[in-house]
Amino acid sequence: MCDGVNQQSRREEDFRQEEMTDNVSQTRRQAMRAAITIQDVAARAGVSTATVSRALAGSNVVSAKARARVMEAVTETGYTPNFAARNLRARRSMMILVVVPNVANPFFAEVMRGIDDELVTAGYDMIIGNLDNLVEREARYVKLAQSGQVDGVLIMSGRVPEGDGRAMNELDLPMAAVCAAIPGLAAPQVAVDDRRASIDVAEHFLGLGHRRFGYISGPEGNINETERYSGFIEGLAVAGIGCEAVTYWHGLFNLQAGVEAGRDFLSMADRPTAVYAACDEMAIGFMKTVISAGLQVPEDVSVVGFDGIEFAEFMNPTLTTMRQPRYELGRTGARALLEEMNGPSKGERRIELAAPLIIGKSTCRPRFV
Amino acid sequence: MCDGVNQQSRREEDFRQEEMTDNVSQTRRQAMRAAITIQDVAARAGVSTATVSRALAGSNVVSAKARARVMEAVTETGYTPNFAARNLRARRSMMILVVVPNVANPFFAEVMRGIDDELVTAGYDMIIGNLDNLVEREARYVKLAQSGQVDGVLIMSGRVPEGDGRAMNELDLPMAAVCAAIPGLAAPQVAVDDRRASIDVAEHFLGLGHRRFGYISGPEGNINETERYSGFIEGLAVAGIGCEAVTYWHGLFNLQAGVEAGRDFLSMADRPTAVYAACDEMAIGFMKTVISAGLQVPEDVSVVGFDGIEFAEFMNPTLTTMRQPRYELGRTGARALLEEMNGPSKGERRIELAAPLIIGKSTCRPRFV
DNA sequence: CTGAAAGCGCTAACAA
DNA sequence: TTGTTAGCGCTTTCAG
Repeated sequence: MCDGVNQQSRREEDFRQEEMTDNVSQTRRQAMRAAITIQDVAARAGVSTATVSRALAGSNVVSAKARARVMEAVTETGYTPNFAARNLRARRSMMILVVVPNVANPFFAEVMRGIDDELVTAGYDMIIGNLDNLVEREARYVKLAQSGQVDGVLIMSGRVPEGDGRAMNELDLPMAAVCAAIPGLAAPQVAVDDRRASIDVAEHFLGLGHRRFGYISGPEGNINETERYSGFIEGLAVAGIGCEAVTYWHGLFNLQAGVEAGRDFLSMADRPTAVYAACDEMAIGFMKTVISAGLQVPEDVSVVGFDGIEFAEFMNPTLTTMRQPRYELGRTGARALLEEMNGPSKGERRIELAAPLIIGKSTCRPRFV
Repeated sequence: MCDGVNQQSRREEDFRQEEMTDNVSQTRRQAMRAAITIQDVAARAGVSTATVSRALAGSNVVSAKARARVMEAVTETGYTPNFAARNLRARRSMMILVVVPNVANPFFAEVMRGIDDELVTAGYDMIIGNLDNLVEREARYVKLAQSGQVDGVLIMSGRVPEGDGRAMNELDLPMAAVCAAIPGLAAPQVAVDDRRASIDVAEHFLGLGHRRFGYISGPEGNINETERYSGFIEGLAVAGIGCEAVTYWHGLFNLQAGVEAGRDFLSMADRPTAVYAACDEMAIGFMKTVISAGLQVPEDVSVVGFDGIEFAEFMNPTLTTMRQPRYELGRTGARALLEEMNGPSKGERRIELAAPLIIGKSTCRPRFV
């Protein structure tokens, strides 16, 4: 810049003043400290800003002596680089946008912990894009992704966020999908095989001798829901059981949905003997409702959930559930994204993590086989 | 900048080329699109970059005609402002750092939803600073806060984050504490009165006729823990009961701590008849353990938790607990921070939200009074 | 190994 | 109402 030198000497004067007058007010000093730039450090160390930048970036083309003086000046001034400036110049932000359907959902919370652990190790931080289960909220994050504010995106919502006529995958920004594979997306996808898992649930029920079933669904259109339902039906079909033997309750992956399904179940004359809920919350809501009404789980009705949240094994009875490796999902997803950022392997790449069926006390043989 | 004009005309040529050759590869076009700047828009609209900037900022000193042309050019080019550049120049980032003890904790997850709702309304996004319950992780976020990357900080960890010899409150950055008041911090503090709440718990127990107690603690030094414990002791003291009547189990706000306390409880000869856990998870872990061992809650032992997490009322028996207004805590905390950012009211300012005692089925009179 | 200088893309002060 | 221009604080060629 044109007056780089003038500015530099002005800064030097500032410092001298600060040293001389020790009776500056606390607030004023803080303001000054907040304004410390690489120029100040350079002036103090008696080197150029380029050298400071190099020393701080750990470049090995800088002499030990210069480096030492820079570090000393940094300590003395309490300098912290301005990331906004660095980001602009270096065209990276060290920020990852994590799009999550609902931050308040404990399932995603643990996945986020895995993501965070991996990202922090690599020096990245996490911006949360909370959709709050609202599609309208997607647009905001498409814009954010487009704005040069993030270096990559992790999507947990099972669909490509869209808004203002743009879809996030048109942005030429590294991305990865976690927890829910997005069909056709040319990016790494880290998830459990929902379909396979649901077939396992069906087999478990069939093995116990069940013939009449209930299914509590997730939100319509949700990719996890779709896969879980069709997998369940597919698994039953093996035993020649069609979907007419499955009572379907519509749900939204929350406790309340389980409660409502439970109420409807109680009102039925010819009740299913086994109920599969597409997530643990719904299974728990269901169990609570039927137990409160005087029924026994599993004797009167077997219940299976999905996710394997921590509370599942603290229920009474403990819940049989498909355990998703939540922390690992997050960790692996973040790692896949980081790899994608280093060397874009462009193309769909599925990484499937195993989800074991955890047998709890909520399932048994039906009373009358 | 020195060659602003030259650059502008170069850009214009780029556009003409794009219009003429429609057989550009998809990737190339994306790259071009990603590089669209305010200059391109200005050129297209036939105005200066300043006008574009004003039009986009919603300034009212711009003519309707100019505004229309800018908007048209924005649409045509698919322009999205580069936030990194805007942040640098405007000295704001529209980002708030949210320091959370543990992202995976469902309690904080719901608080975060409240925070997010409030922030999004005001146009801010949320960077998560996850401490993972590790003090060492604080330094990272002190640095981030110092780097000009965030406009404010929301602290949920109950202590001022420190690192590299700096404390976050020395940064002259607007902040607010949520969920846990930080004694002496000159900033808004939004929390429940833990002490008062614990006195209520003690009164509830005493009212039922209990005389021997158990307490499952949070992490040592944690401000919520300290207040809850001393409040409980204070409440008991009113009835002339000293802390020798309280068995103390050390815990860490997790399910496992409750399990361990439960095991120890089972091994006791002269068991307490009422147990207060400093959070619901520990209460649930405790209940599960003693019930599995054949005891009855509340007949053999009354249990009270803290937080009022959603699962509390899905336990069997439903848990008696102090319900914290989690969403409201987040929302109010975020609002307080935004106010602080507008007009620094500097100084400690406590906002206390009520925590009602929710009476569940986990407490009753002791068997032998 | 070091420094000078050119910007990253944007906003805001100042002119016109 | 609009345009010109000077940077925000940093990194990175390009010379030396």
